[in-house]
Amino acid sequence: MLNRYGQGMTRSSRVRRPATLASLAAELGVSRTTVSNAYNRPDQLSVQLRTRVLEAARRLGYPGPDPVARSLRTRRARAVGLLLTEELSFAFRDPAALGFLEGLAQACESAGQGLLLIPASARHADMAAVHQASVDGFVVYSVPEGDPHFAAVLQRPLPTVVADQPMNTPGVDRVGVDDRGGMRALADHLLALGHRRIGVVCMRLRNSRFDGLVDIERQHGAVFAVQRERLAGLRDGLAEAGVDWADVPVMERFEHTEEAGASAAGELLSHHPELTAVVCTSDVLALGALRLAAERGWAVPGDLTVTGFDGIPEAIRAGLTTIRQPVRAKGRTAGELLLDRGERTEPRSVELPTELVTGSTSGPARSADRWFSGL
Amino acid sequence: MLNRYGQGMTRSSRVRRPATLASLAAELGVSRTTVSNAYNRPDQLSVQLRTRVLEAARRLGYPGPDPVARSLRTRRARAVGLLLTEELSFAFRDPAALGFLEGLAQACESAGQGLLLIPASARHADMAAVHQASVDGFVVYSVPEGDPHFAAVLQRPLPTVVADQPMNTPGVDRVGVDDRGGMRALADHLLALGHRRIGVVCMRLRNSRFDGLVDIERQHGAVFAVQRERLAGLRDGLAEAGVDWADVPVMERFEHTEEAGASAAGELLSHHPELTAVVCTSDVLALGALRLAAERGWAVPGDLTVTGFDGIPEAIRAGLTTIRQPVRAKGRTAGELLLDRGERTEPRSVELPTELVTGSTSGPARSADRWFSGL
DNA sequence: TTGAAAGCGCTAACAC
DNA sequence: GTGTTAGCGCTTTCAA
Repeated sequence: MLNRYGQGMTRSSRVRRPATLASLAAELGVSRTTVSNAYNRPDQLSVQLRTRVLEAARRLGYPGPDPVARSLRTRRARAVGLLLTEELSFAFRDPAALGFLEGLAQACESAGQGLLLIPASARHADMAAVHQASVDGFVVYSVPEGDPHFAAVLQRPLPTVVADQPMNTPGVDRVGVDDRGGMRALADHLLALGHRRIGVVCMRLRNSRFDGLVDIERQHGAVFAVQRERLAGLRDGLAEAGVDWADVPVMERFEHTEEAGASAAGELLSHHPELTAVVCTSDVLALGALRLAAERGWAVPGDLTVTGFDGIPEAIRAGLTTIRQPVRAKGRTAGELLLDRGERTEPRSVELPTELVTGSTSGPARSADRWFSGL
Repeated sequence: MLNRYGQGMTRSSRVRRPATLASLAAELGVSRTTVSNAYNRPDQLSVQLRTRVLEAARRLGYPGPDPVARSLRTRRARAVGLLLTEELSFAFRDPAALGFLEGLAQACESAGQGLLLIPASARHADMAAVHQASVDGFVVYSVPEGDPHFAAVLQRPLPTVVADQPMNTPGVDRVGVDDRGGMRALADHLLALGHRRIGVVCMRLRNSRFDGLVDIERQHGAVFAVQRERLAGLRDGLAEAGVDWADVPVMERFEHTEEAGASAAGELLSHHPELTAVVCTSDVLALGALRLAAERGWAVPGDLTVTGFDGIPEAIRAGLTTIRQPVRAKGRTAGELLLDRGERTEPRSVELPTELVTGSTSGPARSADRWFSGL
């Protein structure tokens, strides 16, 4: 069977470029400029000549200017690189990351730019993917301080935008949300409901696997700035009511899943049966805590108040009391920061607001004499 | 503040490449080969020379070999292009597409390849993004027959893998699932439960917006092969029990959302109150149908049986009777087909199995004299 | 409206 | 272990 190049080559065997701009020009007896113009500047040559060129291209199986060669010449790749700290596939399972991706993809699409997902899991100690990425700039989504892939990104002489974390990279644009203010508002909400014995379930604070109670030192040593901020917001809020942060137990989980949230809440309450509220630093963890409560037969919020952070659809649907952050807008802003930079030379930093969503999982603290051991 | 190049340039102003391999070689008084080797073939030069090169690179702010230039030279971009027919952001909202993406991303990651999402919504009548994509091959996910972006992909002299649809592109690899067999199994299930008066809610059959009852002609003219196959599977299954396909009303929806599913089911049942089962060609639509039933106070499966297709997590959680397809495996297979092709020259086609998941939304048909008008 | 010349920055034979 | 040579395929002044 003859293929579209009339060479009897099956599609799947097409590997070599069948023709180049130069060979086409030679064939037609015109200059390379003319062929190039036929594709890139139609107004620069007569209609007839252009059709002649395009026709010959079709006949010879010339697929149009090679994008890589063009990129080399024009110094633009028409693509944005996205660096995620987790495995690529993880991003497609985390609802908050998904919202971000959606917004970023939207921005790229409007600008006619591709979005290159860069394989850079922690396991690949391999920066090659970052070095090899043919892009015009990078968006770095929520990576820990000291991340080597991020360092590799910074080597590249390309504009870069950080989303969420790390927080203070000199000279780099950033978009984030008011994590601290959100948690503070949540603290006020809980205090108003009478809660004083509050425990926390938080996400991973360091790269090394750890699951358990976190002391102050480890909190300060956290390389995930967002977690630090959320804890700090809660701390500040509680401090105003005289609740000492040293008395607030914090349970860390390395994995970010509902199962992890459930196990964390369970462990937390077994150590601290006096708690009346469990504050989770993400909705996914909070949904796990809710599941645990359901399994144990605890009434929420009667026996226990549970809160989250993010405002992912599942959580809103479940009636979780949480802090909503505008994840799509964050993604879109990241894209715009990168693509609409004009001649700007000063780095920009955008902080989006967060908002307390009062659901049905927070209520008045139960009386001080009822502990979980007695439930 | 001095930046890493020691030139007092702020990061965000970095636009020009500060140095090239050639300039570094000149500076060091060595050949370009040597510098190139320092990066790409460490074993080809002495350790000292290599460190000298790398150190000079750091000092001069040489960010390493330019990826575009390297790609031009090596003829490999180390990236896979993904073409989706919908807007990019849509892919992050459709659960089945997400599963596919996850599997594909996994395959790319294992191979150290980037995944380039190509902006090619139907609105962009613009094939530029396809022409410009610097990739080593394409994965085309579920596009309609005659899609112009797909045609543009086929122009490119690169290996291509189609996922799901279109179904018979000569010479192109494909991975799909047994849509027809799945629907057939579902038909058997419904027939065994005594259903004979069955209606269908299906996804878009053509590119132009249409919402309403579909006649046979339109069914045959569908440009979405997957929908055609699913309808055909149901038709074949019902035929064995003597149910005439001409008597099976089919309601089409352009949008693929729960709302669309709800409205479709509502319209279908208002026209055909005799139906005892509504078969949806996707879980998203089926979840909408379930929602409608809940709103109207219809018992499922007592008053009405509802089924879906895909086996997305939400649906499984909701107890939907559906056909599960292995979306992640499909994505992974697409990636492998593209990346592990070796010297293969014959196109390959992989069909993954589907499986009936009997949930709690299908039950015995209610008696023939109870119509929906009488509920 | 068209063409000639000059690279974009790099890698890979091959020779030394 | 290191250098020379020859492009990869294209765009873009600039001149005709």
